[in-house]
Amino acid sequence: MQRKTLDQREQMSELMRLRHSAAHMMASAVLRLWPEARLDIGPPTEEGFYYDFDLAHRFSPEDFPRIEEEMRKIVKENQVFEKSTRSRDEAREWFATKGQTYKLERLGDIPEGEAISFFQNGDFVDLCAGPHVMRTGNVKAFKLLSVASAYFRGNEKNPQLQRLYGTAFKNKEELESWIKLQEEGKRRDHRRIGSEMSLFAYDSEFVGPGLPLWLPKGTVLVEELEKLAKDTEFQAGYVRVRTPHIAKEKMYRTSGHLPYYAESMFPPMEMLEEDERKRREQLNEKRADLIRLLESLESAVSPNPTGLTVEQVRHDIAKTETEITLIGGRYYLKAMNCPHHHRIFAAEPRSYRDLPLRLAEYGTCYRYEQSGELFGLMRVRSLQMNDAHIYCTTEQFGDEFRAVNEMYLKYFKIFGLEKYRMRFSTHDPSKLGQKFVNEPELWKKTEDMVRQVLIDSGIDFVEVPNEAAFYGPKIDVQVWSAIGREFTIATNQVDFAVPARFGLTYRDRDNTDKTPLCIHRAPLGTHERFIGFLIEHYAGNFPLWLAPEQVRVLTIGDEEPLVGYAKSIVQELRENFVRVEADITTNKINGKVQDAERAKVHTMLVVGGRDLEAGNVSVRLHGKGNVGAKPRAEVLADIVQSIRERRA
RNA sequence: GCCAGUGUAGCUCAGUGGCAGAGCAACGGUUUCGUAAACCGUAGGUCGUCGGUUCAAUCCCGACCACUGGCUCCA
Repeated sequence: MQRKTLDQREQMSELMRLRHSAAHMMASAVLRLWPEARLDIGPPTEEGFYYDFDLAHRFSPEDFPRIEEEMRKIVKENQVFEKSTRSRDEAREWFATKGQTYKLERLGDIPEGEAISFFQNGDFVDLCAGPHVMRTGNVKAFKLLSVASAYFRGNEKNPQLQRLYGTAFKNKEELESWIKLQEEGKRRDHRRIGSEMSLFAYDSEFVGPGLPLWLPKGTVLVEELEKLAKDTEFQAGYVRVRTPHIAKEKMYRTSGHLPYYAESMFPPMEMLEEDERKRREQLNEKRADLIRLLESLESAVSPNPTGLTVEQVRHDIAKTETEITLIGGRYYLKAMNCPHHHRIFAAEPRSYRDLPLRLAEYGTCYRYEQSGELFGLMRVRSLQMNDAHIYCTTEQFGDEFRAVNEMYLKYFKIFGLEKYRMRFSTHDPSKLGQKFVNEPELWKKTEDMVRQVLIDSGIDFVEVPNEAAFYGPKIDVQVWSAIGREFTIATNQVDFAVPARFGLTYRDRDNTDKTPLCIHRAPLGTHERFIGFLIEHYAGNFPLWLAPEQVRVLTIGDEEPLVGYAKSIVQELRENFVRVEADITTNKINGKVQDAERAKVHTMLVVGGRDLEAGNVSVRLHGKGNVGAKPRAEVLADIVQSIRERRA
């Protein structure tokens, strides 16, 4: 996180001041109970606040009441938050005597010339730019939430600190309603609804963690989304392709993903003969020797007995790597679809007349995410991407990118998605040639075009420098899960580097070969994450076109001719591809209604003697109750029409 | 991967160093019913796995696995 300027701090909202003050009070409470604790920092957050501690005692939720009790005492003492400034030396000495080593390090972050301010409440003194509320007595409603760990400065090489999370509000009522909202969020949690509605399941023992099994009802969601994507992409001039789930090592060396991303890929499958295996080992050793040599040459500490130049060694490394890949026999599960699509582009000679070429596939990818990162459907190890790659000329790029952006908005409208943030990631010119490919003009040109598209569309977006992919700028769409976690739900990336790595060209009007630009886009992200998100967005109450069980016919009683009437309704709807079931059991209608409501069936058609006689059905909508009896034909036609239009 | 927490029936959860419990769901029967629970019964478990302490462990201890809250990561 970037340091806030003092000006920005001054503008901190009332709530943020309150929470920041609560963080200080929590730290002072902890120090009263564990005087040996060393402190890091304690900022306010969107949901509350936290403070990081280094302490031999391991915090557990059992400690919360004691800490809260101490905090309540501090509230009662109604201490004043007093600001003071010290010189750098005074500050350094203060923390040195207190043994507050993390604070000493943080002190180093403050730029020369900026004031070094402290805040004191009671005995507690903290390096802090503020601002705070006036007195501890102003903090009336707070609650400790959880204990977690966090690396110092967010770097996993640094020691892990214990982070205490809490929240604070202006008053008790607001705290209570926030707690209620959290509980409501938990009820919407896609993991919970997913198992209640039998949408997906995990079998960690036999299948593996992060590898979801789609149950029949969840598969309905998957296939409805796929149908939507296929319809939409067809109309937008995409063509569909299909590619295998694996590819040779050479593929990912060429794309540049190996060896840098090898860790997030499943380990390779070795299909080597014995002599090939030996040859590979020799080459690997040779490569390791060369890399060591290169390192020593680059650092220039040791003498260079070989007489080789850095360039020569680099060349030998590349040559060895090529030899390794030539042995073949090593396959990777694909972690992305683009390389396969690039090979499809390369499969035939291309002319400028073929462009834009839009290759679409719901491709299944596998990524070995670290175990602690797995999270329901939102973060998994097997994922199906709503992927497509658009190969185009620079002249075509603006229109293509605009069309992709419009497709996003079309989808968001269908799903009634209103709360999202578009994040436009751009490059940092000072890092051209390192973090970003050295194409300053292409960077400028594409970023300008992307920015213009965003402005024209009137979408709110935030521009984040230095966050682009190495091959081009990108737009990510951020959404929030029911429990407040932020996720990228969709992504739209410009690529003007990787096509060249694969030597992709098209023959242009002037009879020269040119490298196309490539747009990677996934407006529906992956099935896993998108459906996880939709489950929470709708709280499981899907619109008719998406609902796993769209209609259930409930009979009042189980006798003929009522059952025959119900069955004929089922048959008619099935002929129109409506997902419909009938409940013709002996249960009472109350029980049947409850079963159907709990299963979140979208439309219930209650039929009894009265309906049979009049040729009616009584319609009940999930969550909306009874909407009355209507002629059968009218109701069934409306159901079919609503599904066809994918009505919200 | 790291720190912490959790793991009892399909689900939600009780419980105890000495025979394993409830509600819902499931299954069998009775009931013939108008919009969120009719009634009776049956079955369901190596208490995550493995090891240790103990006369005796679901309970205490350890390791592992999985999940959860974070951190790191997210091409």
